[in-house]
Amino acid sequence: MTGPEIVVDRSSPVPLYFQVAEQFSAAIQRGDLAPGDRLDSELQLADRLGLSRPTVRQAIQHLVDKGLIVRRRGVGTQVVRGEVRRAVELTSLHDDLARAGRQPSTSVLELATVACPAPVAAALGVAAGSEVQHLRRLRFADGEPLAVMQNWLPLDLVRLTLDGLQSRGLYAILRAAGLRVRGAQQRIGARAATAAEAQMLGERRGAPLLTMTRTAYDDQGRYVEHGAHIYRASRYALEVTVAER
Amino acid sequence: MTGPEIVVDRSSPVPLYFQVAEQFSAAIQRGDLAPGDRLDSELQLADRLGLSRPTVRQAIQHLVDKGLIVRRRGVGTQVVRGEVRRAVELTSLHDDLARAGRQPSTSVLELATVACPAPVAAALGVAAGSEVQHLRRLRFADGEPLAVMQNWLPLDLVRLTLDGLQSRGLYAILRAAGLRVRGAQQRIGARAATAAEAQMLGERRGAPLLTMTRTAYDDQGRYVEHGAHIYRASRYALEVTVAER
DNA sequence: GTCAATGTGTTGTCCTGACATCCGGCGGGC
DNA sequence: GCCCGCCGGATGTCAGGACAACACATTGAC
Repeated sequence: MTGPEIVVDRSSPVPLYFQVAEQFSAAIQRGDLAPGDRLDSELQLADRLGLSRPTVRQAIQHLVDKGLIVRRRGVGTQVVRGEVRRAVELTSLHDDLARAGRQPSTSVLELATVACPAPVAAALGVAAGSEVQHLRRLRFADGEPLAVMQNWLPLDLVRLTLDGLQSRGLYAILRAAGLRVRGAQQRIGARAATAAEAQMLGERRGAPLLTMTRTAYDDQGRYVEHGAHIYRASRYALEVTVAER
Repeated sequence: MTGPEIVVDRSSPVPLYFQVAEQFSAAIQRGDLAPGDRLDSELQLADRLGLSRPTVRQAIQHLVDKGLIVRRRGVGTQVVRGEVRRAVELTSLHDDLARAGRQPSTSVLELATVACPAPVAAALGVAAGSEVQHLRRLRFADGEPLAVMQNWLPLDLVRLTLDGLQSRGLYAILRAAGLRVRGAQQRIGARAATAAEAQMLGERRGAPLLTMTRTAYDDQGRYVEHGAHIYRASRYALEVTVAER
């Protein structure tokens, strides 16, 4: 067992552990490493790649976190059996659709500065009634309505514009503004569509909707965005992978 | 800023980094560390606790993964703002309810060895039509119906019994059998209840249901369980926290 | 007064080394 | 032939050091 050919470029600014992780990930997705295959031991890998064991371990840990491989003390490291599906991670719907080969488009229904409703204020950690940006969008995939998304954002972090929202996802805008979103708390549920919602989404009243509220924080621990979204359950599902350390 | 008092016990079999992480986690949950508070620097912590920097880093990384704190290079480490909610992680409904102070109970509707349906076989990585255990349970919280859960498990890993399933969650049984579940891929959606489902759950036909399918793998990368569950959307929602490394 | 350069402190990355713990196979004893 | 103990090999944990990259405050020049 020598595994796939992995080369590291020490002159690259990309961290070595990340280079290794990416190449293993690619090898798994390609099928060069089949489900159930054993990886070389950490010491062998370190020797073969000219890296230290901690660096190799960091790379492998990265793949464990992504749910691609599993480790067993005293035994070794194996590729997870079964097909691998990409996790949604922390991306916007826009990016998700683009990656799935579907054409995303957006109709901005509302973009205004409003007094923050109490439940949203609690989630964002701002005073109730203080001014925040409120955004409501109807999202399409391949021209078909898919979701109605509402977002509230503090005024002092980024100013949204209609133009930007037409062509890019919200998270791309946040990133471009220098905000680094690091995590989020999400609550996923379901409920029946109201008449107004049904009309917008092309469903019947009472049709099941998938609901998600999300509060995202950045690398300063600030809450940067709170969203309340509804998806057509007939056209959309969320995928989540969980991996323990 | 000296932070909460942390003591490590070197004679304990619990890893040092885990002891540190747990005590920080407790301090945050207790409120000793308020949202936005800065932690001591890694070097200060290492010095104060008598540990090396890698060990302290490992503890902090653990908390970052749980979404409790954020790090910023060149600046420091802060507690995430806003209230912290526990993530569901990789536990069964039984454990979730018990932790939330609600009384879980279970009615086993079916427990039998069956020929594996094709879609389930694909998820479990076994041959279609091969024999697997099939389990169908009606779950209650405080005596009220909450969910109908179906699971399929290979025959060779664990043999389920009626008695065990009445009192314990499926995952507790798997753990007791020596299986270490390490991760899962989940798909979360919604749909309308059929007449039969509605009757079991005490809902009306067409009522929105939250659906989740989950395929869980163990520390050998084997798929050990595939589940297809439906929850009353009026009584249940899933919480997920996402944290990037 | 404004802006750029510098300095300090922090996390990010990477290295070497060591021992602990666990698993599984091998071989010897029975 | 079966069982038990040993042992090799793997990951898990921990130490200590070094330099890089980055953010922010301070200082200096203009």
